[in-house]
Amino acid sequence: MVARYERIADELREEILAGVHPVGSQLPSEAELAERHAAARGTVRQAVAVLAAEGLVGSRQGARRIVLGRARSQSFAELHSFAQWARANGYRYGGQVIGQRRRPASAAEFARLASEEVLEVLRLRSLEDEPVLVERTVYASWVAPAVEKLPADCESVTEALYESIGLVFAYGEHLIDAVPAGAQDARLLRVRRGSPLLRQRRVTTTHEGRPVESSDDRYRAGSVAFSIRNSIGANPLVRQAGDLRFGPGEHMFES
Amino acid sequence: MVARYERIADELREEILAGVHPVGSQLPSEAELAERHAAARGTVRQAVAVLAAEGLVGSRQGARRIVLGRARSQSFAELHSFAQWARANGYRYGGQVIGQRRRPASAAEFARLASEEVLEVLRLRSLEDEPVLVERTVYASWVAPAVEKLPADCESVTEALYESIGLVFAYGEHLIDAVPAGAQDARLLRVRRGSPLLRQRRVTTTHEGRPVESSDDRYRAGSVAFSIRNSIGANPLVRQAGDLRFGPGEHMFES
DNA sequence: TCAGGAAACTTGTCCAAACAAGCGAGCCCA
DNA sequence: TGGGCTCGCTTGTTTGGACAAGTTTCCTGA
Repeated sequence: MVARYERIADELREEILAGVHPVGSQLPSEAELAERHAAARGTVRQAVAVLAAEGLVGSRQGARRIVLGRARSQSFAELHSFAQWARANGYRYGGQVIGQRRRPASAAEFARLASEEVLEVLRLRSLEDEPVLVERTVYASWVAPAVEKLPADCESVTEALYESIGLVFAYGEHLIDAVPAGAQDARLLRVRRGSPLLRQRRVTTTHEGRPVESSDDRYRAGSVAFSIRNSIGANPLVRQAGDLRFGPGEHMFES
Repeated sequence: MVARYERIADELREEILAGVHPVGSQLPSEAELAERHAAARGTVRQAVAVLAAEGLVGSRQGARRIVLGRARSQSFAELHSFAQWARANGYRYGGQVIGQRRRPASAAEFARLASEEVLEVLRLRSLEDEPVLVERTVYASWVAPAVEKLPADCESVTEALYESIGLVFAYGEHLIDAVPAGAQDARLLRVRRGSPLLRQRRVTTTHEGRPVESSDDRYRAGSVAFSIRNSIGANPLVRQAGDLRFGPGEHMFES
């Protein structure tokens, strides 16, 4: 049973995508939407709040809501999982484990994962048969057995872990910056050493706030970009100076 | 007059920052918070929704809310304006206009800004007396006069435009990727040609959805990173393949 | 001792109502 | 014609209540 406000949000989203409400136009008023869907105004407000969070519509007190764009924001799952994102967008994709090993956690890793031993995995992922992403992931020890059971060419680690032990990634913090390709990066991605890579470092946790993994993902320049739609009053994107939280040279695989 | 839910959110945020609610611990229940602040449960829910949007707390139906982190999310203004962000974080910063000129808009620019003539400005910005950012901004013609009146070493364009013509940047779309430094980038940022830069392209609009500017900002690697906290159900960050929306070689200044 | 289940607790969804605050259009007057 | 003002519309804030759905705790029975 889907919530009522979600169905209203879905319907509005489809109308925006279909061009019923073009970019720049005004959305119907809350009162009108409430009447049309036979719902209370509060429920309609929840629905448009969803669209506002997706960056599709903006609002000002006193004036009708405006349509800001048509690009649909993907779910956290799609942001977190390369495979889910690629599939949702109709790309061919693949993955291959290059190496993995258990080792004691560094001090920084212990602080992030609350785990004394960790499993480190190096994966290479491809999009449209081109290598585009080098993934260096460190898993907390309590998920290590499940990760080790995965096949080397597992397409979606996220989904496999959900099916094997019911693990759901619920929260994440992501740090995005640019770095030069190291020797290993260059070899795997088939670019020159020192060429630009887009790096996404992240720590993800379960519903309960229990840390699962910490990862250093590097995309070949030009292959992937991150996009954020935001507005005054609601934006989760933050700029940070220099290198925080993650220490240098922490992974076994040279970079 | 600040809204009640905002004051409750502020108080909770301060308590989290002060360590009253450590990371990983449970927040008081909505009922308890409502009683403590003599407010209705709905108001308290709005307050914690603010914190959830900032990525500070997470929630699951049935269980108490958990504290996920302590890093405070900055405002859209701080994300958009280099100066506001730098000041809020206590950095020394500066800026200098390197060149500017009016010219006809390209087809892509016309589509983005709805303006036939544009003003293009090249700025170099520094952090802690080090050049860290090259900004190539294209303004719609209706703001061009105000921008041209600004001094060449204007520290905060955003604030200056607000004070001169009451302009407020309200919505924005941002695309983040990595690119190699061009000859001009390299000279201005004092790095080698081809070295990695973090690029942020954006289009911003006013409250009414009217496009104001489109910009290509390039940060020296290691100087700045972007950070996102997110959760299942609410995240505005999107991955995109390849180069969309922005065409190549659109700016007069070689890159 | 341990597994299962019931009960208490907590968050999620929805409703109805009221007032505040800001916007826009139309009207009036100079 | 142009500026200012009022009024209606629309979104923002807050309250109080009710039920649904999921989690945690604790107790009971095997």
